[in-house]
Order: sequence, then C-alpha cells, then structure tokens
Amino acid sequence: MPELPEVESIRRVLEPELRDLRLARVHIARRDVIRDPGGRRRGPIERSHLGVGSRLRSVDRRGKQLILGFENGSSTVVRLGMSGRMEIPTGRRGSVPPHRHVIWTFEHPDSHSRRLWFIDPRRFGGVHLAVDPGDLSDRLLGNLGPEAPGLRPSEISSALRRTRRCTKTALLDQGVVAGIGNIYADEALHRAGIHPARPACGLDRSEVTRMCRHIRAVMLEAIEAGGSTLRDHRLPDGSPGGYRDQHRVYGREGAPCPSCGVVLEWMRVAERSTTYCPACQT
DNA sequence: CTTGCGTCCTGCTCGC
DNA sequence: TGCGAGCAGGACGCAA
Repeated sequence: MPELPEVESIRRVLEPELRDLRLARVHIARRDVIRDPGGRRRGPIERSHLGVGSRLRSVDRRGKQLILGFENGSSTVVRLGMSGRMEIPTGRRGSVPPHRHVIWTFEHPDSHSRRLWFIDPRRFGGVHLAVDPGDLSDRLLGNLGPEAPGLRPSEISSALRRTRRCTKTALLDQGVVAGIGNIYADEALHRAGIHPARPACGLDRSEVTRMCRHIRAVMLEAIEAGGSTLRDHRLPDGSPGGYRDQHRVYGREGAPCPSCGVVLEWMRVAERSTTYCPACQT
C-alpha cells in the first residue's frame, strides 16, 4: 500500500535512471488504467499527451502521486493505489509479471533502451495524463493539502478545527494533508499520544504541534528506510522497503505497546483498520 | 456544505 | 486437502 514514503522511495530510484532520456514509445496493455475522469480531453489518447518523442525532464512526487514531466509540457501522473508498483526490468531474462498494464520505453544514448513498467494487480491505481502544466496543477494536483514530510501546524490547524471527524480520518484526507495513508496515520498518532478517534476539532494547539512533529519524523524515517513492504511494495529494482521493522503499532494488535507494554487494541475508524495503544493515546 | 458509505479489484489467509 | 468466505484499502461518486 504505497503511501508517500513508498512513492518517494520509488521516485528516488527512477529519477537518476530515467531523467533526460527520450521516450520512444508507450505500450498500454490495459486501456482502462488510463484514467482521466473529468479531464479536458476525451477520446483517443494522443502520443503527445503521453510524452512520446519528448525527453523526460523530471520525476516528481506530490503526496502519493508520481509525476513524470516531459519536455513538451505534458505530464504523466501515476497513482499506485493499493497494489501498484513501478519496475525497471533488468536484462533479458526474468519472467513477465502478470498485471503489467503500461510499458514505457526510453531511448538510452549508449546502451540498450530502458523500460519502465506499471504493474497493478488490484487496479486501484491508474495513470492520468495532463496535457500541460496548468492541466496538471488544476485538475490532478489542485485538491491536495500540504506535504506531510514538512507539515507545519499553521498549515492544518484551521482545517482540523473546523471538522468533527475523527483525527485519523482527517489525516487520511488528502486535501487536509497529502501523503498519509493507513500505516503512517496509525504510527504518527501513536507517537503523538493522540487517540485516532478523537474529534479533530478537539485537539488543542500543543497537540496539533506535537502531531505535526511526529508526522514529519515518521515520514522522514520511513523514506530513509525505503518505505514499508507488507506484501506489494517494491522499489523499481525489486528490493523491499525496510520500514516495516520499525512499525510500533500498525499490524501489531494484541502485542505489547513498545512505549508502555499495554496490549495494543484494534478498532475501525473511517472503515479503516486501526491499531492504537489504549494507555498512551488519549 | 459536511460527512459517511458503497464500489472498485485480486490475492492471500483462515476456518471448516 | 480443498474450497469458499472474508479481508485488505485509496479515491471517488453519491446520498443524506
């Protein structure tokens, strides 16, 4: 389940591998993974919208979205959803994985061409095409809140104050803060000592400050470790992320709290499985 | 407007 | 041992 740390880890591998290469072709094995609901354009996909013939100028990330920026002004936004991953296949052997929906082929000046695969068994993810920077910022990135790794209290305090939703639900809302998913919401709230079901509007200033500090810390540590591999997440070379070993609560219900030793409890918040410490989190 | 719930989808785990 | 039910959940559409 790629959240911001997983996407950022993937981005860091892709950027030096692919930047400045010319995109020779794109093969779309499954048409319906190209999603542009409400997009400016309908109908057939044009080569220029895919960046074909253009150089890849940037590999960026905003929240959980991976953004390939091409010289012609178009951008390809990849959302990994639940089970999506990006792979740069190495060499000629190795079997073709199932659910390989999109193949980008880049020309390499002095070696064989380099390919990039989008693989997504559950297809909660998808690929969005922005025709120009305005299209990208308005339609695809326009509703995202501030980035989680640099989150300041002033950036979310008003959003939290005006909602009665559970604090965890608010953190999962990408418009409130971009990049947090189920794993890191549980981890950050545990470290901050805040109960996931606390109404967001009931947090006081010091709690919001503390929560932001722990969100930043969890994000940076997880990025450093290459993200959390539970089952699906892999870096583009196939290696797993190592942050799972540092999870304090996620997936550990019934085990002792690493801070106080009390048995961690499980509950459902916003239809999401949630693990927390009934003693540390109030 | 805010909020919550159903839907999408496949693969893995668990219980009988 | 085999099989089916249940579960995992990010984003979005829709309804109250």
